[in-house]
Amino acid sequence: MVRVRFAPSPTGYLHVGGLRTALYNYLFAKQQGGTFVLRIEDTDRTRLVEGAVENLIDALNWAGVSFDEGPGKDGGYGPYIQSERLEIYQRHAQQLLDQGDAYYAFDTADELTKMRRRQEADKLPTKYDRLAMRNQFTMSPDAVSAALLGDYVVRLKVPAGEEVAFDDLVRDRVSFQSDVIDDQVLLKSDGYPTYHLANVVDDHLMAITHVIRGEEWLPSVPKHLLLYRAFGWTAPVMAHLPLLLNPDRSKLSKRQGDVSVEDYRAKGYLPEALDNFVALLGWHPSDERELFTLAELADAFQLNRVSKAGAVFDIAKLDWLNTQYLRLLPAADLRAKLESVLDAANFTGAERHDAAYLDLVIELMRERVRKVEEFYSFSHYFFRDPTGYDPTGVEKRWKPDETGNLIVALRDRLADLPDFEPTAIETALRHTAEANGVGAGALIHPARLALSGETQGPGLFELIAALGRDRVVRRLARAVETLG
RNA sequence: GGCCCCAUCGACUAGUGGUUAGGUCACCACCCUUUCAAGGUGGUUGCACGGGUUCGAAUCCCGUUGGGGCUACCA
Repeated sequence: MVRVRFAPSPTGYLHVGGLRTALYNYLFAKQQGGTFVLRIEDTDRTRLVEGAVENLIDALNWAGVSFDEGPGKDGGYGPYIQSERLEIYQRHAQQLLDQGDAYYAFDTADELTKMRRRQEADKLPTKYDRLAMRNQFTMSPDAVSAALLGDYVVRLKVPAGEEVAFDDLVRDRVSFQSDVIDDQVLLKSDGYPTYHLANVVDDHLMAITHVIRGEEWLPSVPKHLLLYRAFGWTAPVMAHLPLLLNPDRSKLSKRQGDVSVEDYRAKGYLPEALDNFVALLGWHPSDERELFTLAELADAFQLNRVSKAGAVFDIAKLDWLNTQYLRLLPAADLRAKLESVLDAANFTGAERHDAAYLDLVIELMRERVRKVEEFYSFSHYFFRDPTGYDPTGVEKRWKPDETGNLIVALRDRLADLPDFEPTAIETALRHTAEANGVGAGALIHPARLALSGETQGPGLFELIAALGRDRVVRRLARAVETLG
């Protein structure tokens, strides 16, 4: 029975790299008929963020990466929030102490810094040197004088001269020499466990079979393996995923762009697109498909096809995927999204849109936008009269002394047009052009400019029909006033 | 400084000893066309380097170089 987990620390948002890790865990669980557990690793009291867990779960739900067990969904392995499991970690730390696999240490931050600086200068690995005499105590410091010793931590006693090796599902065999492994702090002076202790204890107690996580954890695997051994437990199978990278190939960071799922959600990316994109960052099927639903991903996903090298997060491909999914979205769904975009844009125009009008906008703009918010930012003129005219367009298309008259003629013609629909409008426009001895282009381009302020957009005749007679007549007149 | 990981087009990748090195995004050109998109067609661009092993290496081994991660009483 496969059991996997996603174990984020509640920093306040879900990182896209975290989303990919969660997704791979989810896919693997779905495919194996296993269980996907969400566990919150909040053992750093200095970094607590209000509402972070709720945000995390909200983002996961939005992405469709739902967990089977976790906070609020007890599967018999809870609690799933580490700060609620303190007693468990302390008990296990005590066990290691009793066995002689861990010891108390009393160094100050300053002493530790000096030690590391010295080691670095001597070209040695930086690790705890066990030199302080007071670290030889293995009895409880309560039994000694607390006043004498001050704060203490519990450290793992790493054995000397051993090779610690394991087989990683994506990296094959990886090995370390125990002599360079630090005597990791297990229990902090505030009584909270570090990641390493809590992670190992919980993965075991929660019966996790496969640990699928980011490559940044690879160097701490030997410490964890030593812990499993000390407890007499079997370690889960490991799979370390390649990192997500900035365009300069450093670890994907906030500084160089959006990293949170919420950012992409707010920008109008669809969850299907983000999932599909992120799934393809570090994994690829053996065939040449690019578009996948979550179910198709679960079907095709293979951990041993995950690549080893880091992957650059390339927004251009995300945009492309988003347009693909935007096209598949039913008009009603799109309309709901457009409405919330309009609300977000503080749309307060008098010409409040009805559903039929929004559907028309969607139909005309669908092939021209990459994100939902562009339904508004690229097509504001469906909702407001233009506030200006593209200067380059004016220079190129609006001829002084000539265009104004043509537009007036077109306005008059459209004002009286009985059938205000694209075909009739096109006929009317072409007749107007002919009657004035000019080509249709001499009318089409300036008309677009007058109606939208832009040089690009949907077909002019469809645009005119969609805007409706009142708006069209008004805008044409205003353009002539403004541009002459 | 130490340890670990990695290395195919600009990006994501396919490729597991014999391929004209394939696909997708991006880019360029052309077609379509009232504009912009979309769509169609075509195209430029890649096995980091040096040694081996082999009849034969993108593929296996070693080294170099380069990149990244970790090196906290953060996760």
